[in-house]
Amino acid sequence: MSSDPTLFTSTEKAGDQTRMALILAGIRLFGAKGYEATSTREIASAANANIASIAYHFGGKEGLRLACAQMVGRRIHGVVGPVLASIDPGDDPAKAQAAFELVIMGVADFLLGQAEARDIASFMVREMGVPGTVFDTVYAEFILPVHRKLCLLLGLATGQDPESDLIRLGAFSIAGQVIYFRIGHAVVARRMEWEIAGPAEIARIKTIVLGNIRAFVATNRKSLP
Amino acid sequence: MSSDPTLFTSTEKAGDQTRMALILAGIRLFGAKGYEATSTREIASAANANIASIAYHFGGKEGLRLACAQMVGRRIHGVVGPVLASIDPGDDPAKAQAAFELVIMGVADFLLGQAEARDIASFMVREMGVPGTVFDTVYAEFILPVHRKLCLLLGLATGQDPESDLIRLGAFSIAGQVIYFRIGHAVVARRMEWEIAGPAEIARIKTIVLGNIRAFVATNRKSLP
DNA sequence: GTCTATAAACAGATAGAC
DNA sequence: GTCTATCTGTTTATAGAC
Repeated sequence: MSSDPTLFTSTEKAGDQTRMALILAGIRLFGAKGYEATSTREIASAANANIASIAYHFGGKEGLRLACAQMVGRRIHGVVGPVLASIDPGDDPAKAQAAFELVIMGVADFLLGQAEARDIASFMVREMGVPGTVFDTVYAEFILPVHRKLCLLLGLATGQDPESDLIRLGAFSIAGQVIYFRIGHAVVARRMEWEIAGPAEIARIKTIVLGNIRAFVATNRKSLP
Repeated sequence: MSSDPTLFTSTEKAGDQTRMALILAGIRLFGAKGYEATSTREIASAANANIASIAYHFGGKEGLRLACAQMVGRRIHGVVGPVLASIDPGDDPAKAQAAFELVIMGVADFLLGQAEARDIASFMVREMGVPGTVFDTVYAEFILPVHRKLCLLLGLATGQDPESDLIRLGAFSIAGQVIYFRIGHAVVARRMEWEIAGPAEIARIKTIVLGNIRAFVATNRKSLP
């Protein structure tokens, strides 16, 4: 479907407007309440559209779900793709580590940030627990390329084989921290006695994760000079 | 299953049997598919009980949800409570660190293990994203006491203030890794090319987390002798 | 306590006018 | 493309026999 030079700007027919509104409302509501807990009536209402328009544009509720996933995949790919591509650490361990830290901090900003990305993050994380078409889409378009790059950088930084268990699981353990702080935010906030999750709180979390990255690299470096 | 002196043995009337079966089926299905995605018919069928019995015993679907949460809270408290109470590191940093590692490895075994605990873990993690009565129950009976103890041990091991940001968030970052490996298991398994999640895979994950714990302690130790 | 039968509300999907 | 009205199935909850 689509064309899509950047996203949907060039081919803005009349219907694409409500189509887009439905997808955005879908991402928001599916992310906030879950797929099953969200009714098509809610979505249509939130998008200021008619109930029947979901069937017209996407064939049904499940079609909307898939369209949301593809939208999320495209959006993320557009944001994170260029960043990953621009990284070229050569074979300098220090540069590789700096790049690794940069990517993780970027993911943290994306996942923990306040903006519209919050809906996308919620939707994505939720779908990761339900194997299916959406899972495959997000895995292929976001998880796999990002994780591969992370392994490459972490392998360079430590001098370890990028595809070893240590590096692959190590990268997951670091990225997992960020994801946990996203999912378990309510728990963390209650324990930390945070009223809201503002930039100051996000910064504190990032400091901890950054420390853990450096501790990992320092501890797992292969050749100690 | 069942028996369990500290749970429901003393007042084992006739109806308590189906009541228990409904709760167990509820935990399993709510955990696997989510609350909204699970119908009362499914639960009753899985528990070999009648649909009307849910309303009779719990007042309705929401009542069953709460009963499941209380059951989970009681169960976890019964398992983890004695362990936490038995720990007395005195003021020996090395002993405190060993105890911390022991607790986290225990949590990992619990969350990642194959057994019935898997249902409990799924149910618990799922409810953590939905603030409400269930959230409060699990937080008060499991998260808070365990996290407090973890902070105490980690504070002792590093020589830092147990209620400092560093220690509280650090404890979350370590426990969060384990929780992530539970939630994101499908992603990790696909990337690692694991067919199933057997004891060998759990052991590999535990090795990584253990390394991260030691790296954290080594890096954040206050008084370097 | 357990069951059948049914009520009342709600879900997603669709037909057809415009 | 968008709308209203409606169909069909399923949901939770309940009434009442046993």
